[in-house]
Amino acid sequence: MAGVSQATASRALNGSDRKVKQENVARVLEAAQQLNYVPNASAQSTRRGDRSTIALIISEVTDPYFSWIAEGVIERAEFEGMHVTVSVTKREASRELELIRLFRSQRSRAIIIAGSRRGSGEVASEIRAELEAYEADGGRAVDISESGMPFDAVELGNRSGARALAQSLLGLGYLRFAVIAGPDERGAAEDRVIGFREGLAGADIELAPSQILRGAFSWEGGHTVASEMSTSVIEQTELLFAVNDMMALGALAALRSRGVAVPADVALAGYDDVAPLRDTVPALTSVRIPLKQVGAQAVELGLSERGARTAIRSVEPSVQLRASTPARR
Amino acid sequence: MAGVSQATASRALNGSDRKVKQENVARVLEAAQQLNYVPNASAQSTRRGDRSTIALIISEVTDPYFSWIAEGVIERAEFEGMHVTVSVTKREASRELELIRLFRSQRSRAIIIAGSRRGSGEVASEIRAELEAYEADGGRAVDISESGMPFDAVELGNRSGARALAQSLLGLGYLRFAVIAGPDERGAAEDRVIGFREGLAGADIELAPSQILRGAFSWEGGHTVASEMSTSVIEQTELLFAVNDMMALGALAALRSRGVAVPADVALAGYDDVAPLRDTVPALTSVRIPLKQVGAQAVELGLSERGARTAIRSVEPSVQLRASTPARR
DNA sequence: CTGTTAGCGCGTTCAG
DNA sequence: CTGAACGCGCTAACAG
Repeated sequence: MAGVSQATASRALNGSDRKVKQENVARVLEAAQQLNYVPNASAQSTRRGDRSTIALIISEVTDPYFSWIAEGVIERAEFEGMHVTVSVTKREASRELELIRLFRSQRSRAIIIAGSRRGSGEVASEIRAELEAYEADGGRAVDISESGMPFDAVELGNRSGARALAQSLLGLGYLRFAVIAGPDERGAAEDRVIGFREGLAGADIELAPSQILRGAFSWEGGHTVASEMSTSVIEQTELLFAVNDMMALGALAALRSRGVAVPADVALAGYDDVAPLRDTVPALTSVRIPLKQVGAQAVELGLSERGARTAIRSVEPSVQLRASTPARR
Repeated sequence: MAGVSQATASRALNGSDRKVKQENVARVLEAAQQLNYVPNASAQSTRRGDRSTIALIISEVTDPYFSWIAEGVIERAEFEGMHVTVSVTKREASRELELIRLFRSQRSRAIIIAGSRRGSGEVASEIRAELEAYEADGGRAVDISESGMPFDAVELGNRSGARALAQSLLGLGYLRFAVIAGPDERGAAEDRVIGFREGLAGADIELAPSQILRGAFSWEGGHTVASEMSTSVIEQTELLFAVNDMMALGALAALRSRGVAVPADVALAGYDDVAPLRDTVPALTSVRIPLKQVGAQAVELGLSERGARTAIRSVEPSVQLRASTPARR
């Protein structure tokens, strides 16, 4: 329609090398306008071997922990001129595997995985193999808060954060603790349990198995655990630590409906310090993680040149003491 | 590697027509396994003219309103065997336009847009033109909570919901109101103001311009507005209605730090009834929208055969009265 | 600066 | 049931 060859049209529209006569550029652009032309992204990728999109895999969209990470990832990626595809695993490792395969087949530039809980089963090794193949093809895998795999990662300092929290609480005079932990002993959340234990160990306090309660990583999980806790355990507990804020809030609601006052009867602490929850009463003691920054760092890793060894970035958690954990006496 | 032609390999891996000898299928599959083969999605799309992904455009990932819609969209799409790409506009119309163009070029099956506030400027008509071109190419555009454009849409009943809220509050004995509205008179949020006014009109109550306060659609927005409200306006107000929950919570925090008690001094109502906020004290009166269902319906529309006319689905909001708006006297 | 030619990695005719 | 040949829409080399 512009009276030039396909090649010239391509050059005009794309500008790979701008050695096209101004006049022709104009004619091509106008023709494109008129035809409502949009390049076929698939064909472009096929030809160029493109890698212009970053894949982000998270467990849950509605969980603010993940959505803040996503915010950081998207913002930074946009800034770098890349697009982001967000996908959700619902915490199923098989789905994670499927997604990795998908993104490998889409030739994503990098795959960022937050909150994987792949453990060490058969699926875990399939995932690992898939990611290794992906990297062999030139992609980059970045884990957020997951270690033990030979990929670049952003560490959240879960262990040191929980340790610091325990120490702060000891400093406030608490002596008897219970923990609401994740459903099993895998993944990053368990590091928080370990760190908390380490902190308590400094004061020669140990957690008995009966003081570790397990539930799903959600408001519902925390609610269920706190509903089913035996009254005697509650009475013997001065402070309840939930490994994330959502669970802490679920527990708070359950305690309240059981007539247990927080913090008068039991103090409560969470983890993540997620922004939309800052209006709870009492204000929740928590450990802040700069989640947006985590997302941004993950993008940086994903876009950086691959070094000889796997790169690790890390981020500093900070304890936020609030009304839910007043000083004892 | 399997000792067959490319064509046979393709047929074996893809199964478009299963006229391949079992033995060969096995050999191809094993070879693929060994080579860590993954089909090149771009090349596949180029050839097949695929449309197997749904694009979702939202304003903000960290806003639970949008993340719950996203949850619904992703879940339903997954169920239908499609993948979802989530992108964020940050409420900038120009970015929305850019994204639509991107998804058009990617041959997405459908583009679902939530919370567009394109208004009626020049960008708005460009967006419209782009979407029309996209539909002409065989795509499907679906708006969530945005009318006035000739595309399929899911209506949230903002006007009727806000009207019902006003009526309920009148029923509780409130007579003097103020509204925290969005930054301008565009978009779906303004329907809530209109509906609220309609409800009040039934009791011959009008809102003066000084009783409509405008701010950003966020916690910060609500906080700012409530911080800057003059004391005299607060004293003359029995009930403050914020057009979404996030703003209501921001206002709550601001009022609290000004020493204004909720609901003793001023009652407060929000809109959306977003789940993670259900633990606030006092519990917030709000209007519930089944957001996941909204997302699911949008997917259904996007995947349905295009009828002669644009299709509209709608959803029923329901008023949730809670402690933040006790009965007067 | 431009047009011609040659693929990218696939899926799909069309003959066997 | 299989292989050879073709073409999807595009970009990159190679001559002009």
